[in-house]
Amino acid sequence: MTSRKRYSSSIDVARLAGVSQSAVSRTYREGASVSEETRRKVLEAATALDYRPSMIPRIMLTHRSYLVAVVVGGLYNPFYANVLEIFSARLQEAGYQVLLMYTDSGHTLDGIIPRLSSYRVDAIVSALAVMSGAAAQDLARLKIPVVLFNAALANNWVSSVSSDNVGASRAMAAHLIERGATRFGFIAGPANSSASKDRFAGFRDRLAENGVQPLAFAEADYRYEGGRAAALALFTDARPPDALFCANDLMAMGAMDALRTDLGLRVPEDVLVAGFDDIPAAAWPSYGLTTVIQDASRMVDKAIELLRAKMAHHDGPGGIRTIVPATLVARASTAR
Amino acid sequence: MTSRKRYSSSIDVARLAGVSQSAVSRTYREGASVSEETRRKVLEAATALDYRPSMIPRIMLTHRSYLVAVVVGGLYNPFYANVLEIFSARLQEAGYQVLLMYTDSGHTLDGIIPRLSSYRVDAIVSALAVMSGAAAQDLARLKIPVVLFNAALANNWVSSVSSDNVGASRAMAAHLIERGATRFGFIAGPANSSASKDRFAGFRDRLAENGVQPLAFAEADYRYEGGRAAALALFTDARPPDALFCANDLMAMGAMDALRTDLGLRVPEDVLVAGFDDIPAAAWPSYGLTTVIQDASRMVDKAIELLRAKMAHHDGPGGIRTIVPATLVARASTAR
DNA sequence: TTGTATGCGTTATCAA
DNA sequence: TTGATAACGCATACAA
Repeated sequence: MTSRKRYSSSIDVARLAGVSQSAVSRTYREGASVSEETRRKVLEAATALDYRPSMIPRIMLTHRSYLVAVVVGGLYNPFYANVLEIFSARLQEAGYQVLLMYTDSGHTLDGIIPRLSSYRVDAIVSALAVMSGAAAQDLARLKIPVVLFNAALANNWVSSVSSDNVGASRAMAAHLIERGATRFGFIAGPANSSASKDRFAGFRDRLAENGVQPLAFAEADYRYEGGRAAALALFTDARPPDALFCANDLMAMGAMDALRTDLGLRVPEDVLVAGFDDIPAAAWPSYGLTTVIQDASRMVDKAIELLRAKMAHHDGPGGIRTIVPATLVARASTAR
Repeated sequence: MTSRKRYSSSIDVARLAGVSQSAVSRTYREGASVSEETRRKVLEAATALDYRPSMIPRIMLTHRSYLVAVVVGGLYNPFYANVLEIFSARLQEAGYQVLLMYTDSGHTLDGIIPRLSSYRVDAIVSALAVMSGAAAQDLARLKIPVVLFNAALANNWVSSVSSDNVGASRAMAAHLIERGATRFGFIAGPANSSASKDRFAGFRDRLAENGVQPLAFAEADYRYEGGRAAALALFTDARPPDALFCANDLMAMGAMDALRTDLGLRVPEDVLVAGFDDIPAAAWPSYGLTTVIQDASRMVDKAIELLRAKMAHHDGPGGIRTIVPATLVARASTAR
């Protein structure tokens, strides 16, 4: 016996106010012509009936839902939790609502895509740390504006916003060299994270420019535990690294704890450690982690800018790749 | 020149497939009667046209949107980020979509409520750490099923799911007493956080049962920095606490850092410290924080259960208050 | 099993 | 300024 309560409609309000349904509609439309008298009667009736105009029929008529799908995965990473917060706040300010799509496997978005399209979202944001090229293609096929956050670019419908992963990682290499390191290690994120790839590339290339060739490499999953295990693996060697750069802060903190707690090494005396993101915990005294500040606020603003432009003109430029500067912040973990 | 691309409709598909529009509709409806032949023609045409059935008209007809609004605030707290992830995953599994509503001031939900109702959400989850009674009333007025997460109960439309905040805090008091503490401090969350109130009440009452009367009290904002500052304030006293219980882990970790880094005290030798939530960082060796495990997974399941029941029968029981057991986990921060 | 017709709650167009 | 009226894209009762 599912007794369904109905929201009251503009017709109900019109009846009670003694005006036409169109009058009610106009009362809620910006800059429509309604007399003060009519507006008053309508609002009064609306209050009495608890009336709220519905977006649903409007979506049918205007073909705009003001819904933006935000696809997320790794909220365990405070950086992404923060990014989601900022996205939500900014999109709401701009008059959009966020349809949150959670997925733990960025590889295939198969389950996600039908949902997205059935709600007729106006645009899609992917704030996924890892996403396969195939998944990006699937999104592109919807012919809806898509922005990828810290991920590689696919095509005309898909733009992307990234930190300057390459540049910041080059700077990190220089920083560690300058601090006297000679044997370098890198802990990467998952293989299909383009951010991780870029961070590795920048780091490796800058080292190579200084004649540093071999470089200890391990791959993990962007999580604390993964970084900790990877560090243990890297430091079994007879001549382990004296500087360790990790593709994100969480792994760097795991690595620091592996070095200090599990291996009895000192940071920075025995090993320099650095991360990427600048999550709040990186600045806590227990870690004092040297890292790269990603300007989440600016990245989000850029992303929304791209979306809005493309939503306004579907034939406008697409496939734009925006790179936002990132800043190295040196802390105790790489102090001499 | 906003050239709007339109999704193709069931009518387009019907035309191409040479069948009626209802045939298309039936092809996508469970257990409708369509011949294999028709279904094949429809699906073929649908693929050609990239057709995806729209939820929007269906919402109008059925008065169900399969949209659940999730109101969040403090995603900086990993516990809540995790809760949001679990909610999203579970709701999606159950066939619902999440409309994410962000607010940084749980006090008034004024901006949120019109949006919620204009999208005709079927239910609302508030995963806000702090929310005023007035805000809860506002939600109740919508006559939609509402579940409050770790917050106080309002009325017939509003149910709540909480950890056993009182019980776990009593246990924490007992634990600290047993560890030999004699002077106790408490760092609370914001005044209108009912979880914080309950945690304080349980702690204070259990101490009182042991004859402990005065108790150093400070209020902060649930954040790391707030906890750190509050701890500094509490420890200016000539006879400062030798045990400190904080209303959440983030503040406890801030407090630990204040004690160790700013004041040169040792944890646990000089001061025992405990928190609440069991966020991942609490288990990291740098903190080893004694805390209370909130069973987020079970809490979310309970919440969804309540929502679904109320969505199915709007005249069913409402205003249900569910308490989920919470477990104390002792770590180094309160070891003798 | 299939097609026709109707309605859901708005916005937009047009005439009054 | 106001009120009829026609869409929008789907689900459903009904007739065939």
